[in-house]
Amino acid sequence: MDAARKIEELTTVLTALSHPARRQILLTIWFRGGEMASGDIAARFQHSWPTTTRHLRVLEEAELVVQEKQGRTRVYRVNAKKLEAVKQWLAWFDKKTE
Amino acid sequence: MDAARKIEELTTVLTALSHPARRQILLTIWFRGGEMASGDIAARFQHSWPTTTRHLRVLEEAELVVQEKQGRTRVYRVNAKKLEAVKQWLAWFDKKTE
DNA sequence: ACGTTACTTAGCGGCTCAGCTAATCTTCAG
DNA sequence: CTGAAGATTAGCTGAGCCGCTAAGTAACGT
Repeated sequence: MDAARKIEELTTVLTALSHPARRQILLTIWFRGGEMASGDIAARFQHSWPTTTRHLRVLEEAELVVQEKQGRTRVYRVNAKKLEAVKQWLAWFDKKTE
Repeated sequence: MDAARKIEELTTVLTALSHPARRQILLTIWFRGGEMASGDIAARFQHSWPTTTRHLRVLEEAELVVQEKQGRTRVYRVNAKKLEAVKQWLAWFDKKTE
């Protein structure tokens, strides 16, 4: 992957993680077995359902979650692999200055 | 530290890291020995100097850098410890679902 | 077919972000 | 003291974010 694209990808992921509600959504799905329906997620948050839907959209665009339609519910799954990009960036600061 | 404060702190750090210029600033300082003057930093970026100053302010508010006045230059240093908060959050996704 | 459930899309208002130029402040040199 | 260098602050503009309510779409139950 070319460098510019990698930077953009990391920006998208970090922007998605920068909102507390979105981080909470990820953790909530993760600790409830890795997948949850849209409504179950929305029910656990104080925000209105449409607001949560938009947060889910942001997470999806960052590929931090994937979505699958099942009848009239939509199931979201965490894509934890996408967090690797962040870990790798942070690792620069383990490599010593010297 | 109470939970709400911790969340807020992480939000501030992640927001600071979400801009490519700010990540680049951190890496630039880090790999040039851990400290750099404001002007040296600004000279390496395409943005105007005031824009870079503001990015530095954001990093400083997130405590990702610290600043020290030395004569008429201002020296910025990376505070890598602050990145621990992010690593710790990411670690939730190592703890298995089951 | 019809209503209900599950969810998303549309669209608005308020706020913050990120870029710029111009002006200001502070320190050093002579 | 005066001027220049180093850096920040002030203030503007355009763009995007985040909350909401209202309206729309899709699938299920009967």
